[in-house]
Amino acid sequence: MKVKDIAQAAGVNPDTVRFYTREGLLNPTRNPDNNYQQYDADDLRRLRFARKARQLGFSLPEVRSILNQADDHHSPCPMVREVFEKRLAEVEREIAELQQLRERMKSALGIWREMPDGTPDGHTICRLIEHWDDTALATSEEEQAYD
Amino acid sequence: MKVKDIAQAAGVNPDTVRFYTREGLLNPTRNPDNNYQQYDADDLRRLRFARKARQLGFSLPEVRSILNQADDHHSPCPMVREVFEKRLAEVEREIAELQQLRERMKSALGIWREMPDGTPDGHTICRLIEHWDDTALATSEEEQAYD
DNA sequence: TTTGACCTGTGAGTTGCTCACAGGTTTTAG
DNA sequence: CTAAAACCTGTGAGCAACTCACAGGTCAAA
Repeated sequence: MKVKDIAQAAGVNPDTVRFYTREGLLNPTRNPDNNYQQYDADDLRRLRFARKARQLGFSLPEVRSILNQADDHHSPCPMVREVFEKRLAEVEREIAELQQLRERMKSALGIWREMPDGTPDGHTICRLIEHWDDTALATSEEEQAYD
Repeated sequence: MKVKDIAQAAGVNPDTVRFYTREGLLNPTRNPDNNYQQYDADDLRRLRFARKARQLGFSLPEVRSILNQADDHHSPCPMVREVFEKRLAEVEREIAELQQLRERMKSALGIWREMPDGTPDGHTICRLIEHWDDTALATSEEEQAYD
């Protein structure tokens, strides 16, 4: 299989295939005649796996180490499970955050709808956003520790 | 106010202040004595506004145009409302996607827990992920149109 | 045989910062 | 008063995970 073939088979951009190849997730062989990359069924499985893992929120380095461990005939599963559980917790947190955000946006829109189109106040910028109370959104990664 | 002052007042990294300044969101004046940037209360309001808008998912160019419209004494509200409504729809979609993801992850973990630690199968990589059914995750932005 | 569709590697663009660097300034401590 | 620490300046690079553009080589069909 050449680049376009495997890309099509996995439903990704050929450039992604090339990118994954130079990142070491795929190990194609070379056709010495024309210097083209040759991918096999195993590469395709790796690629599909990589895409699925990415959809689950694994980072490329994570995917690479899972794949490499599998190559060394170590089962990557305990490691995968660990990352997987970490990722699940993240997903839960993201959901909670987005739900809060949604509620706040909806109530803001509600208030908004009761106002004529271009009004709020004069020439200060929209107060709804300006007075947005963002304490609820301050999470560990946003916090900055300045004395 | 100097860079560090306004940064502290808004709870952001001084480099973010510099970045926003060169991106045209903030318009400080210059102290001709030492060439330092001087921010005033209005800059602080703009900065705070920008951060809140960013938390709501507005892009920097969006924030910039809201701010610039406000400077021209046009009320940016109709435009803001439009972007805001678009953003709310996105948030809803993100929530739905993440909730699906969570359910699938949880059920995968459930199956996983019934298996001994390093098992699935031999030396093929974890089948749970490998056989992950990703049709449910294919959304407009992921889809690739290959003939 | 020539066109068009593929292949190659490399380098840059995307977003929103963050950090590093090198040099100038101001504040503070001794 | 001076020297060190802590600030300021602009610019340029780095992050993630691709995507795209470029220049040149290769191969299939008309």
